[in-house]
Amino acid sequence: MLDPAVSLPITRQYFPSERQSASNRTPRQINRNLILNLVRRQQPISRADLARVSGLQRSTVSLIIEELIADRLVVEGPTGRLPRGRRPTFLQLNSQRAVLALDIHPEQITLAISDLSGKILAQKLVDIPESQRSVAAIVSGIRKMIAEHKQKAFDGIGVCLPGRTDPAGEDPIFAPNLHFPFRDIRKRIAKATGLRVEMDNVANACALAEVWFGESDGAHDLVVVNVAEGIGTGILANGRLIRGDKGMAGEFGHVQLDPDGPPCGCGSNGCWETLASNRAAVRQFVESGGAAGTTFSTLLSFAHAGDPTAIAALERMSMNLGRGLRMIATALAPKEIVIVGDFTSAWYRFGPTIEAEMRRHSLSSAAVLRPAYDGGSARLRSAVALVLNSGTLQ
Amino acid sequence: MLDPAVSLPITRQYFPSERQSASNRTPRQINRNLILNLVRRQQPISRADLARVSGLQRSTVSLIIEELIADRLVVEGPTGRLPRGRRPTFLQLNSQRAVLALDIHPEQITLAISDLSGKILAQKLVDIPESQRSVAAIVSGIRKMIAEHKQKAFDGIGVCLPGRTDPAGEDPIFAPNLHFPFRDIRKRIAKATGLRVEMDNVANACALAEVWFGESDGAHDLVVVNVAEGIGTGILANGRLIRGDKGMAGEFGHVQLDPDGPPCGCGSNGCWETLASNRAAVRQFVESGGAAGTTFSTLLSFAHAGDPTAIAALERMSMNLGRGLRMIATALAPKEIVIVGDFTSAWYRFGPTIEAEMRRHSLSSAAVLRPAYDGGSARLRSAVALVLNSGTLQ
DNA sequence: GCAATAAGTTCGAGCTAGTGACAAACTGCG
DNA sequence: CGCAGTTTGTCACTAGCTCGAACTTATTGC
Repeated sequence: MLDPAVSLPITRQYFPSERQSASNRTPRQINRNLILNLVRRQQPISRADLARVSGLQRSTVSLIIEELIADRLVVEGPTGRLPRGRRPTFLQLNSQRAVLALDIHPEQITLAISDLSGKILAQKLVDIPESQRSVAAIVSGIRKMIAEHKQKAFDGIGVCLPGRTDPAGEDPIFAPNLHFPFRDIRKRIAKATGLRVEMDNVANACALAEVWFGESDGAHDLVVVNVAEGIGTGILANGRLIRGDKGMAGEFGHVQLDPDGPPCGCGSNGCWETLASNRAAVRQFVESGGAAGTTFSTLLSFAHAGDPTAIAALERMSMNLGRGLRMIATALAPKEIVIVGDFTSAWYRFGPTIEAEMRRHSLSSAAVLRPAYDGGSARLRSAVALVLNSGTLQ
Repeated sequence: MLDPAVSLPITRQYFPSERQSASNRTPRQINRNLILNLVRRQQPISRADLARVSGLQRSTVSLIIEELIADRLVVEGPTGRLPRGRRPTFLQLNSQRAVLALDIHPEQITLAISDLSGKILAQKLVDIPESQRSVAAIVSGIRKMIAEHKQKAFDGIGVCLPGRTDPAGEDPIFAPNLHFPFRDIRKRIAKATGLRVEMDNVANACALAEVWFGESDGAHDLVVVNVAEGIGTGILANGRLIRGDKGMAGEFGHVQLDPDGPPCGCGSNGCWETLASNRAAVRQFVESGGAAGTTFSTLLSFAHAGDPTAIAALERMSMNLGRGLRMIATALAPKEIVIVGDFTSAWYRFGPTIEAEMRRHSLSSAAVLRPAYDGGSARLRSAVALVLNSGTLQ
């Protein structure tokens, strides 16, 4: 395992917000981050192209690249080819640096290794019987994964989970849908591995993943809705995550849509997530005569096979999802609303219902609604984004 | 009227977001804005104190101040007194520079002059019969105001109104509660006066006013709710306004709270503003037997005098306001929710009802709820904030 | 072999902030 | 009155940064 020479300073927030005054080194910090991000997004890329894209001079780009190579973040690759003139030297992120991603999900825990560009290199389930879940079991899984990839230099571990953490990302503070003995999980993983651990809500993480790995460039303005046991949302405005007081922003799932609705884990009733989450669909299915004990994934396969009761339950879930999305679209007018969760695998079937319900209000008609591009590994990539994003405090 | 030597570069957004790369002049831009804001907030203040507060060196502060004085933004004032040592030279904003503020309200139009620190120096109603409202009438009011204050150098005109403008602030695009022939209002005022005109929604403007004139320093994280004919909100997160796609963020007023509720001007029904706006209270009052044609201000005075029908209507409005605020507090977890509007004059009576309803949900209990500090001139000061804030593009 | 072209480097100019020394201005005490 | 002590504000110098022009290196096509 390589010794990481320098901690990862990659960031999308080019301008430090901690110290408000600027020193004569501020331009370098800003431009260094800019160049590093361009390399990450457009690799392989030459110094000359970086100069053209960034607007900086070739000489300046060369100096910055020299620094990044010295810090082992960037390496020179093969030379390119041009119709005329000297061949460019391609630059890439150092592929020996990697990030660990941990996705804690109510039904399963997944561990993965990714490079700095978000490519998942290896992935496996941390197979723990539900009754024996513990931080120790996760730690041993991480240790094994690291041991199997000795040649990599790990820059950190990203952990995403369906719940809120305190603002410092130290401990989960609100995760009613996750039954897990969390106590000090961040500190214990950090201590066991010696790596920096970044932990956050899965919807927040997915929103950051859109910034780090998404196609769109300029200002990001979107809401990620994670539909699972409950519903959590991550809000990105002006290219930054909205965390809110005590990190509690985005609890649209606990906005009361139906004052006479079912009770909710939060203590209220009729919250959006009691009407539109996976659990709501299963409850609806069982109430309509479906087999008790059905899981959401079985429900999906029933619907896929044509079971009318299952389809009806998911249709109703879709209507309620759309209704909540209408609220979000009206309230925040995001450019995009991205849905994450197992339900996206049935998008071809229920997407239109959701969208029609969302657009019933003229003020909510502008937002683009779509499932996460990479449904399968969206959560893992989002955990990677947490580490990349921690270059500066958010 | 002085010729403004330099356009106002004051801004709270210290870091330019347009061009992402930094030049060797970037630190100066950042620090200049920082220093100018410190002068604005803490005037009178000496160079030495500025150095202590900003973290910059005294020599650097002196150079920046020299620049600001040359640009006629700052002037030297009297010398201070200290128990020991040389007396400091106090610095202040150039009081000859001023801003015009125009508040377009459904019931009245107000025009004011403010200095750069937000102090209202003069104020008057633009008295136009409702049937004869026109941009031309406003322009002539502005011309008169400018003529009466020849010695001032005006840096711009801020216009706030209850409705949305297009993202460039060019024209109102969604103002269903305002009956006014707006056509090209921004351009026409700009052309008639030769000044820069900044126009925005009143709730957005009030949110910016909290940044510019509010007490709290660090990161601003609040929602301003303007309760008038309709309900508009301005959302401030990470110290920046959330504008959303086409400037439509913040339309919480048009989130449907009651699917069976009254029809709304937006085409939907049961929107929050059909239940909790001034108009909703008046409608409720009339439906309960109150005199038809009652205005909201008369309704308030009826309630003040003890009229039980009026009190009941306002109680119901308060409950519904609280319900919507609960939604906002749950969804965004702002540190503060600030209420603007005539209703705040009855806060002593109905505030507790609103707050109790808002806090019925455990997840919404953290936000501080308060009426705008300066109810009377809150909207005017917010229009001033628009001009100050336009130093860089938002 | 030469002209044309493009990548990447070198070096000085000009801007920035930081540093430490200095002059200026004031208080209080002997 | 004079002097020590203190604080403000300035100055000269250093070091970091980007820019721009000139330069070297590498390649293609004639």
